[in-house]
Amino acid sequence: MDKMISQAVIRRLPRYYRYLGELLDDGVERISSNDLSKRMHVTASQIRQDLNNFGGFGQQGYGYNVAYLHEEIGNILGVNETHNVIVIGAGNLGQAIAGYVKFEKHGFRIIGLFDINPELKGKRVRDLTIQMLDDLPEFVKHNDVEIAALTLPKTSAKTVAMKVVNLGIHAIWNFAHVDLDDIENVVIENVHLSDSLMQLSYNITQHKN
Amino acid sequence: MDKMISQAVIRRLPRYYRYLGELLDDGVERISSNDLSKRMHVTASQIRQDLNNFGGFGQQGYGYNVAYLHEEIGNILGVNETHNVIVIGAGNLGQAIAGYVKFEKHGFRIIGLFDINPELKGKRVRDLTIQMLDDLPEFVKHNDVEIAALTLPKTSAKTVAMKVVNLGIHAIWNFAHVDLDDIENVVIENVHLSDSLMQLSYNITQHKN
DNA sequence: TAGATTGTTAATCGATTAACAATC
DNA sequence: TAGATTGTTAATCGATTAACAATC
Repeated sequence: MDKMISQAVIRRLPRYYRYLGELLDDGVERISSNDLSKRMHVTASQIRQDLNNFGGFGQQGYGYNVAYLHEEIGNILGVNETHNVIVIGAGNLGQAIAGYVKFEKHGFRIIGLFDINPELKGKRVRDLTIQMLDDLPEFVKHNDVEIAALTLPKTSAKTVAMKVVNLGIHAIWNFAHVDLDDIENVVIENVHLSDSLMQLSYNITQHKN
Repeated sequence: MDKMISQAVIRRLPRYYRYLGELLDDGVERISSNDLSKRMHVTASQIRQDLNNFGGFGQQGYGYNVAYLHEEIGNILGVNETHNVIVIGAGNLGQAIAGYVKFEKHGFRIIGLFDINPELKGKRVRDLTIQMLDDLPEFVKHNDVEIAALTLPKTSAKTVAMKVVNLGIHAIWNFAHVDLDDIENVVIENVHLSDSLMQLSYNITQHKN
């Protein structure tokens, strides 16, 4: 990789992508950093800086072509390719995530749902059948699994994560309330719902005073 | 409020809280910023700076008392008080969130589950009964609702959010894929799952190169 | 060509890290 | 008291914003 892009920039990319998608749906052909900045409540300067980390997508005197920029950011994010995802932990959250991601376009495809509870074995969740975690090695052999979403209790998360990585899955979407950052050779994205709720709680308290 | 605390600091507080909770469970009585820094993979300097935004919780030559610091951060985050939450949107995600939060301790209590789909009316989800959104005004009159979690499609999110705020609920935990930041007089915390997935996708691509 | 708007450099701002005096 | 470790100030680093020359 060339120069390292900061996570602050990367966190903003999906939001640009979303706004450009909406503009595209609205039939808007071109937009200037200034107009986009007004819609998104960020500075035009930041938009131009962010985009220029990846290349010059605009044109002086014209602005940015919406369709082109949308496409390019999609490429940067990798949402124009297919990503196969399995969900491990078939509780409420796991089932919800399995259903949710399926609804999203963006190339993410849920191809398996796993659990350790034998009672769930064979149960159908929409068009998926819950499989046992013991069958994962065999499954991985025959399917190209890129991402494992972990929607399981924090007690088992670490062990399962290591198992998953050993099987050759090098990306984890972690919903368990535990840090997995000491595992080698894996890209991790955390969704810590209770952290999010606590931040909300803090901001409520501040807002009152 | 005194001096404004940056969101960067606030985002780290729940993580401190979690680690201190684990230390507490393990029976650890005191910890220095240095030891904590090694566990958490952050600098000791940052820990001390972060904490000193809120007060001097440590003692020179001793470090921090785990139980005391845990309690204090809990107070700062507001998790030692009860927060009543309703969930609007009783789809898979809504039901999962309702169940998930119930499991968490930290004083968050789900007291209502709403939807607009008449077919869901009266359906039981664990110990909650799905109510119609039209009944929300009456519900709010009789219950002290602090937070509304929005787990509904982005098409209806904005309208529902404004309705909710007008009813006097000034905190929104937003799962809809839309920005609500132009609504007045409300504290918003976003959980944009598809953004999170795209960030993961980006980092996977980088990791490969 | 004149006007608009980018790409990019320079200036500012804020957050993180380092250092150390205060103090338990 | 001596050693340890905080609280806090100062130094550094990185991210954001401003400015403007390049150029469509």
